[in-house]
Amino acid sequence: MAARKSKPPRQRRDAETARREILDAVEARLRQSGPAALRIADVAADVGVSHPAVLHHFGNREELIRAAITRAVDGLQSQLVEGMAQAKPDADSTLDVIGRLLDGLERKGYARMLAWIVLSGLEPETPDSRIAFMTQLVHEKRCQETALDPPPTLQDTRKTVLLIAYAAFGQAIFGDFVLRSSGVSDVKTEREAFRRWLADLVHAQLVGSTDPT
Amino acid sequence: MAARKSKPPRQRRDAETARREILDAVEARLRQSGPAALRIADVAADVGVSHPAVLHHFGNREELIRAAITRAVDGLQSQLVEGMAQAKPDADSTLDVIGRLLDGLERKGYARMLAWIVLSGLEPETPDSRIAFMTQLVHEKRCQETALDPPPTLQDTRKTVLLIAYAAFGQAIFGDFVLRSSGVSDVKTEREAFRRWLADLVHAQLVGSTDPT
DNA sequence: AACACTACTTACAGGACTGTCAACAAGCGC
DNA sequence: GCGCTTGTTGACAGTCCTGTAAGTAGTGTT
Repeated sequence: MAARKSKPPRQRRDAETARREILDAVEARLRQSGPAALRIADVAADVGVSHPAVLHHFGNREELIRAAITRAVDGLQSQLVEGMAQAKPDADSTLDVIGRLLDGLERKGYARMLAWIVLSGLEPETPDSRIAFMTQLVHEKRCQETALDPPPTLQDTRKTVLLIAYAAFGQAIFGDFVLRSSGVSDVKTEREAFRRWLADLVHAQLVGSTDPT
Repeated sequence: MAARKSKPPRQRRDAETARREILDAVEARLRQSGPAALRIADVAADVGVSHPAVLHHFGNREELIRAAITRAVDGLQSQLVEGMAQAKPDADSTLDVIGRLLDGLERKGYARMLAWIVLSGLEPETPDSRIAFMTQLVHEKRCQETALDPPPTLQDTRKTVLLIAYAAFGQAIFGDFVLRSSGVSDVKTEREAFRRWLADLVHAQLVGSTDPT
């Protein structure tokens, strides 16, 4: 028998909500497969709308991707700044600061996302000074805590921060791959172990002592 | 006046040469923009043939990419193994070994290429033990040279090797981006400086002394 | 209730890309 | 020369994708 043509009621969001839900979907797909593989129809299906609805909110594909990237980069930035801001000058150690940097980069898949962005050459052309800012914060902490006789140079701190960032990215991107091909069984535990090991190493490098007990 | 239809002579390579030239072009494009953005027609244009010629040699797009990736991964492998093999047990120090690891990863854009591969989830499913092998080599060197009293564990060496790999990848992918946004003027020099700094740091970590003079 | 606004839909046009096919031509053995 | 093999080509078919146009349906305002 012929089914009655009873269409399901059409869902209607306000523009802001729609944009947010769409960007969420875009971000997830970007993280998974990168910008070049993004299909508007897929995103639309994720959200549960037709593909012209997506175009209605963002104009075209390029703008859609740009919007998602901008939001992600801003998110990472506040994630980082927020994490650092929590570091009370005298309550927290550099060890905490390092942990927070690593956390911020990996949370919400920011590292993987940023890897896609940079590889694709889509990073916002903002000549931002975020890294310089982070470095400055770490350096101040370091100078307070250090046991090194010639006071550490900012250049040295910069390299250390760079190393932390690289390691975080490396783990986020190659971590599973490398561990799998190393025959490690408990990947999650191993990730944590590496992180602690790195934090200790960097801490020793920064303030010159690895066991303060 | 109507131009005479004088076709340029058709160039004809043997299959092996054609495949190699095509794979060269694919590799370059892969390194630049990744697998998802690869267009057969572009590759064909690079080589100077029509796009069906490319398909003739590789069957389809997927096989083409697979072939390029396989060749690249094999190349990286021999690059690495070769570099390590040069390390005479008693002539070279861990410092040299570290340098060689970094070199091998960055040479020919292997790091960037591998980043695309891993991000795209296209790594060959070979349960290879390359990393374990590298780790073993480094560990042996380390045990010979170390000044640490409790002999270093293999686990610790493994983490160190991991860190080197991560840093190499990080620099290859994010290096320019990060340095640019740090306001560094001479990028090339800074890259070198970081590498030396990292080699020293890791060396100290591995054999327990940073200034053997 | 009528009206405006706009999120959303279906249908379609245009283009880009992959893969196929039949024919062409360059080298090689005879 | 003649024919065979095979690298190579132009033309084409089918599909996928982006973007447009016109109309539909929620939601709020008066």
